[in-house]
Amino acid sequence: MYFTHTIWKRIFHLNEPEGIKALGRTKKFQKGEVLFSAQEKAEGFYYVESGEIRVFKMDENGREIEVVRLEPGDFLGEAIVFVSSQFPFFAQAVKDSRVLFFNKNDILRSMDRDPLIAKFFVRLLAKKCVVLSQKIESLGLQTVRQRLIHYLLSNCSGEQQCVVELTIKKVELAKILGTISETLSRNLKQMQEEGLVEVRGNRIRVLDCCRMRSGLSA
Amino acid sequence: MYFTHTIWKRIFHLNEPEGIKALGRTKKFQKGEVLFSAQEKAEGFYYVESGEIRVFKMDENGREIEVVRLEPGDFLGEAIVFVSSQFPFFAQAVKDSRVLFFNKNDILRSMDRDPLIAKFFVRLLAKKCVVLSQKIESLGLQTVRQRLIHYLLSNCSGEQQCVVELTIKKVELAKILGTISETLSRNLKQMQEEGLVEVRGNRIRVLDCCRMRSGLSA
DNA sequence: CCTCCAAGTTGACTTAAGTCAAGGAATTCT
DNA sequence: AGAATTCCTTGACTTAAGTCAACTTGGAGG
Repeated sequence: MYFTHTIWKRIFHLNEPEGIKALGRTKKFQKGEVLFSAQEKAEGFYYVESGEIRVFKMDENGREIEVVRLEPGDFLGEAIVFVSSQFPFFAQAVKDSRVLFFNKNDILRSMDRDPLIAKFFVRLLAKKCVVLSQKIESLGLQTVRQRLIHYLLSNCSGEQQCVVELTIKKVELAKILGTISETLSRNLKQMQEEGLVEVRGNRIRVLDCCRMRSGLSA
Repeated sequence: MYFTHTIWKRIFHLNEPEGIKALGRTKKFQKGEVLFSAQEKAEGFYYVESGEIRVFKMDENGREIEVVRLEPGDFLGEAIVFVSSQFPFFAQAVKDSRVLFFNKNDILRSMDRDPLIAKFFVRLLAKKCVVLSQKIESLGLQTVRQRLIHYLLSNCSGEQQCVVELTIKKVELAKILGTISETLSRNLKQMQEEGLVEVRGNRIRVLDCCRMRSGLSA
């Protein structure tokens, strides 16, 4: 789900009121175990401490459609729990995982007790909104090329040159960009031929941020 | 921005703690007036009471790119204000408009005073997250046809038949679906030929929800 | 060092969907 | 009612991008 991970973690650590984690109850799930199913009563939300969680939906034919994969530092269901009484998806441990479970009513009571806790969640959800909006903005761009440029530039600190180091497989990046690996490959190749980037394995060097930026509107 | 409007309003009215509106200061903007510009210090957020507000960004060449249009009942900047100190976009009144302005620090102090206020914003932001996620889910569907089906079904209450009455122009619907009016037109026509829907002006009658639902995965 | 497997790339082909341009409805205005 | 504007539809064309299939590359492990 975009580069939400680092941001989530940062919020959680920088702004974490003492004791937020203490509100959660540790649960362990073995590889393959299901945390919850769709339609199940949403009694609370989760925070992944270790392992990996797969979130997916199921279509008419019972085929599973993966929504997102969660890693340590990610929250799960932290928005839906305040809105709906049911989960709209399934969650299953891909690896042996340790999570914190936060009971919705306990958290709401804690908010009454301590405004810092309420404000923590206001910030958490606000940040999530912003990240989701950025993702929508990116998906709204027409071409894969534009979305790729958008992605590279958002991971690009420098003004002129910079290097984006992919921590994920290209198939995953393709999914993030709403496309498939072949198309990503072709786009990267073309941008390389145009002298915009230099690709070597997982390392993408952006040669001219300005020229690339202008490719967003064109 | 999808069918967020009705949902926003519903939250605001059903769960509104007494006095939330009282925290805001009424401001009036004449047609064409700018509420704030990008990069401007985000001191608070807005709630539209009447009129219409255009939110847009500006690209390299100074061309304006519309992000969303806000109507009475919509919030503006309610997420970004808790995350960043600057607005990433411009806001301008399209018609004479009356808005409530909520100062960020005042609101944060109010949250300390009254947990109901904090919880109101937790729910508001949580709902926004859910709506944004639904939009991402929809945009993630590959074809315009799938996104159109998704849209129709989410506005479709009944099991078998139902009528979706468009309150917006088809150009707007096209934008929501991430396409253009021509493509929307062609898709509607084809679905009509297939006997899936019956289109008469703004009224789209879905003839067979089940059969249509199966078009989502195929 | 070689084998094997997954990840990535490339090519040929097909299709969805955007662009441009023209023609029809449907509203609104006088 | 007629004119004018805006909204919608349709056609012809072009291009982006998905599919399928083959091939290359690069590690991990024997």
